[in-house]
Amino acid sequence: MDDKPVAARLTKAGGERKRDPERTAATILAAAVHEFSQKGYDGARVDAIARRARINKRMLYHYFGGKAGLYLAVLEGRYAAIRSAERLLDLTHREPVEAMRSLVEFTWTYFLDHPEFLAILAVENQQKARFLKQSDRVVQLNSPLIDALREVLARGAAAGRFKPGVDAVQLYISIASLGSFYLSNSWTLSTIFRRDLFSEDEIAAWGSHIVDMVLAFLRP
Amino acid sequence: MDDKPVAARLTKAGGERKRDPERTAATILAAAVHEFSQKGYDGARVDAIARRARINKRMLYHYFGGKAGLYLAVLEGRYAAIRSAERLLDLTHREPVEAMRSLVEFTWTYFLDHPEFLAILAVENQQKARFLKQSDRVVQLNSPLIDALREVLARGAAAGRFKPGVDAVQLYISIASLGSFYLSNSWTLSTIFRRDLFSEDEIAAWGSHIVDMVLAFLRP
Amino acid sequence: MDDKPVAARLTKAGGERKRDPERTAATILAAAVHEFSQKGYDGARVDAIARRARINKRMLYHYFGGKAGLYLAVLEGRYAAIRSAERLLDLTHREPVEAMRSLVEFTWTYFLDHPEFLAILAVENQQKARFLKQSDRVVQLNSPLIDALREVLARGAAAGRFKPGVDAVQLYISIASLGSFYLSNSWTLSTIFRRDLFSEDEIAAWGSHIVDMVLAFLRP
Amino acid sequence: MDDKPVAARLTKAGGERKRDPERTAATILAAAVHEFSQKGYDGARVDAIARRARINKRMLYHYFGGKAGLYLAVLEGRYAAIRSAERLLDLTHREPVEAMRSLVEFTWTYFLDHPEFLAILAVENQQKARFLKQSDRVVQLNSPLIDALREVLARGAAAGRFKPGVDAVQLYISIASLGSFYLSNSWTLSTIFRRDLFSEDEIAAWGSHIVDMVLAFLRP
DNA sequence: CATGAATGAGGATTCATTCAT
DNA sequence: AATGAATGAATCCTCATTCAT
Repeated sequence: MDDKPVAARLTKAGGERKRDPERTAATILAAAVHEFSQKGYDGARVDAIARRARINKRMLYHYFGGKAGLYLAVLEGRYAAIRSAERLLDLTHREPVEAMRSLVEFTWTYFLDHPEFLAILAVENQQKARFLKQSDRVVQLNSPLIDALREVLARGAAAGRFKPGVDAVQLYISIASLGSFYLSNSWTLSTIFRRDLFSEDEIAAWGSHIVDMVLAFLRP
Repeated sequence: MDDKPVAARLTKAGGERKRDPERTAATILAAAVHEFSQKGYDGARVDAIARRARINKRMLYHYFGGKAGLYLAVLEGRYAAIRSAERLLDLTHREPVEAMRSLVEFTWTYFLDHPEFLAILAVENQQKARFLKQSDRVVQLNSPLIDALREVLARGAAAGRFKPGVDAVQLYISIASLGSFYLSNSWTLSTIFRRDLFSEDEIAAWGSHIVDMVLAFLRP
Repeated sequence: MDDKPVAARLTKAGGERKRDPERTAATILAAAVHEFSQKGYDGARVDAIARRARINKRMLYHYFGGKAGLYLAVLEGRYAAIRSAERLLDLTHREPVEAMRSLVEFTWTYFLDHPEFLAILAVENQQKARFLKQSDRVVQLNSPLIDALREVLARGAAAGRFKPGVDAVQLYISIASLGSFYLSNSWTLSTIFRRDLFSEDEIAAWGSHIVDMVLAFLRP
Repeated sequence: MDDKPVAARLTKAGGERKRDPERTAATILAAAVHEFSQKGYDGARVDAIARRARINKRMLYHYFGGKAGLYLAVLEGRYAAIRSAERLLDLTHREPVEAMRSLVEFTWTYFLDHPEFLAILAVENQQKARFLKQSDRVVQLNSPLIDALREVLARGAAAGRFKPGVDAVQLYISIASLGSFYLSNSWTLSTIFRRDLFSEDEIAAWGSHIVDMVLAFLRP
């Protein structure tokens, strides 16, 4: 949604909003992100997306081919967005423990600020990644975080701050697990444990907890 | 579904299988567990459940009221099943570190053996627990694991094996996170990291990894 | 429902209520009168009748053959009941004007006290009397009121109290019209005219009004 | 349904009849009037309406929301139609007795010519006016006939042609009763009295009879 | 006589998609 | 490019009726 050049957005500001293909497509996509992340693939309604985007349903078919194409665009967009955010994180010039803490916090913060990303992930996994597999675009998007993680782990191990031989992918999955599961499953967890996991305090505490777990694990 | 006495099942085997309400209801429920965990709530088809259970669709409404009632029965059943399994785990008479290792392995193994449980959890969270909230039955089912965990943590801390002040619920969520996220998200993770997380080796490695993380975190 | 001999009812009082065919049939019939008069033929539910009668649905089919047979029994029963009530009215020994007034009041009172009769009539007419036509039983039930009316009209005309040449059937339909339409259509009429036609006062006033109209019409 | 300008209808005649929303909605409505007045609310079939209108069932939902919405549109339409017809009747400039006769004859004729109006009325009363109550549109449609009636009654009383103090609403209900009941109940009445009340002669006779009754009642 | 589980044929409604304008 | 009416295939659900016990 925000990937659009600022210039393009400005030229249209205020005035007519017709005949602006890019804008129309972006609006549809934004509406679709909302609908798919709230309702899942089967629960999402093409009509609801069109209504929310205030566009004619036909446009949706014009730009995205159909429900499946639109969903794929949403999926690819969410991955592109997180990769994009990850690229802004510069860890290679920082002290290993601090870098690691930053990395964990970045992930946690990103998940907190982009609930639709986790939602879409859940939707996609529920479908056994049938759309993701089709998407060359996403498969080719390498996560810069894994490389950064590998580098930080190596430096940390060399400096004697981290235990050696840690698998970067495994560690990344661990970090993601602790962040994602908490946020995705708070609905049932809060009910079962009769404890409001959405409260600010609980959320802040969980952030520290993830950092603690990761650093404890890395202790040499 | 399989909780029925073997004897009862045998008497019916092969021969007449009509007019057995309990059996009919159980068959429907089993088919529903399958359908809902594969397709989610909206994706699940009442017809598919009836077909799979080889019953007349009408019976589904007779026994469960409708799609929603059936889903609720599935949800409650899955929680009852895990609570039931948890009750078999006796940790109070074991050495703290060993008890903790058992607990983690039990959870991981349960998740591995009951993928439909994780699937239903994901479905329910996607719907913001709207069904779970209605279910007094589930809300009242206390997890025996939390109590066991609390007791083991206390004993471990007293014995100087664990650091003190660890929140049992937080620790339980951590254990669940590491197990659940891995299994629920392997589809996208395997694709993204081009690494088959479903392979036996990877799965076994992840099991040890969870134990490692938890024990490292508890180290005094 | 009350056509049953008192003796029969007494013998069963208090004790077992099973295996009493007559009673069962009467209970079903009473429930059916309620359901059909409230919901119409298509709106009536066989299940609702069985539930209300607290009998097994199978019994309903046993005694009445099905929904249609049950409805026919209801229809015949309601006609039998009004004919039965009409027979109690003795007009031949009374002064013509008084007799006429009694007859009108009887009709109005019967309609007031037996709303299910009017309801069933409406249901049957909505179906163009397709059931009534099949019923020899009802067709053969001559209304004693028409004969009484004819006799009273003749005496009244002879005595110079009524104008001559009045058609008894036409007059009967007029009396029925004024009573039935008011009661059957009060729902829409009250809404349209914003006037509560169900109030005691309005109902009493309408009773006098019918008498007035009929007597005015008969004035020589 | 037929309120559409003839011109418009002609231009479409024979040729293309697609993409004419108004026409489609009107066709659906006409089919619905037929179905609901023949079968009642519960007896009416959405499929039958769609088939009769030769439209896709989906359009019915598009334009009217569903069975209930369609029925409400039918109900409102029938009331609007009779009010519309009533407005054409000018009684204020005519001699009271003649005006009264006209009014009675108008009502009788309208009922004769629009059997669907009476049918819908019966359907709505069978449902205790549950739809009518929701309809502000109908409740606000005042019957011009009541006002006209009031005026004629006043002039007639002043001229000594009518007795004074007659309630206009009561008189209107009387006129409607005599007309409506006869037509709505001819099915059962004809059967019971073994007399063909649908014959032209009987119908004509009944029209005069209503006039007679009303005028006799009004005689000073 | 009595029970309630079982059935098949519909019933209303919704959906993604396409077509005419 | 944009609109919204139109479509056919499902989708959930209900009904009267029958069957096994």
